[in-house]
Amino acid sequence: MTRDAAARQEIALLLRRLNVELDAVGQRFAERHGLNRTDVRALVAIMDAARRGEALTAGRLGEAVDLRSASVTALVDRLEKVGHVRRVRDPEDRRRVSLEMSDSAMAAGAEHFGGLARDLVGAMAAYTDDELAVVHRWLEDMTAVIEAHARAGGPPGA
Amino acid sequence: MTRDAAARQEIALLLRRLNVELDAVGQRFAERHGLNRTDVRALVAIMDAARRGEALTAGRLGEAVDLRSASVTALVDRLEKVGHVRRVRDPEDRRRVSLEMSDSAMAAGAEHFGGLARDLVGAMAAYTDDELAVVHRWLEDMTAVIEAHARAGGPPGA
DNA sequence: TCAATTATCTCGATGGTCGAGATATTAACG
DNA sequence: CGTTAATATCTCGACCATCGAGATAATTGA
Repeated sequence: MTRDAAARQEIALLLRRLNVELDAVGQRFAERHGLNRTDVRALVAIMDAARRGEALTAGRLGEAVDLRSASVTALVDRLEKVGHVRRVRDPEDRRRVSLEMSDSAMAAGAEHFGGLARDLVGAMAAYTDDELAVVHRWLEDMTAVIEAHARAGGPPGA
Repeated sequence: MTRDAAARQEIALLLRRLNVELDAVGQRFAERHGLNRTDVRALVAIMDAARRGEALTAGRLGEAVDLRSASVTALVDRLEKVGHVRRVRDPEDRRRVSLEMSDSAMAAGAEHFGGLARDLVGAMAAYTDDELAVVHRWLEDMTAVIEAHARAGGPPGA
């Protein structure tokens, strides 16, 4: 079945390399704005939620970035101090603290990550719809395999 | 030119999702072995070098994972304490400290990451060589775009 | 031999993360 | 209502990864 195993291995390596470069984009954004990686992950989570029309609470944010409540407090303190987010007490359940991104932070994120997305889409103009259908299927298949590893942890032997 | 822009945007989102899952694999490996993310990156760098037939020195490792010498010392201390690496004074230049992975660490890494690579290659058996050629080209193109962003940092406006 | 360079390590300080517990709010129930 | 349990967030103290500055050791060149 494996006509050319070497080519398939090379693709796996290409994928890893892409992953490294993608991480570097986040790293660069962090350096540019004086943030650490956790802060960037948090901002991305908040932006994603905002795009879905939801406002994250401190607790939900902690789940999204896998931090305990103490760390979330410190995290939001940092983001609030530099003006990237605002704490807003939820009027319906005043135990909750909703997080709202400032316009400037939203703009910076959209510029950086949105710009990348735009360029990626632009580069895909060189592909036919049929070719992109193949890529789409491949990404879904690979993600499923990776997801299984991330969840199950070790290989079947364990 | 863009026959279906929505499909292209969806692919960009799929790619980001894959990136997240791929990071989770490293995270899982770290938890399983009581390591932090830096330690895992270091072990991967040492493994990659070993695969190329080179033995990393402390300094080279620091460049690979972007840490100062003080941090590298602490890092290697941690890895050595749990028996994943050995410090070996280079007999030709005794200022240098070469890092050698223990067999157990090498085996654990090969099992975890090698297993993933194997499964990825296995999943690619469902693709024709022509289809994989498209994927290959696409990965190279996307990596180039991402690389440009990671290097140049911000978008053209900056 | 002596000075300059290179490679690594030591030390003290900074900062992110966490566990345990405190505080405030809401929900459940008699 | 009043009391208790559950939920959401915050405070406090401690741990550990990282770093900058400087120390130590080895090599190179004159």
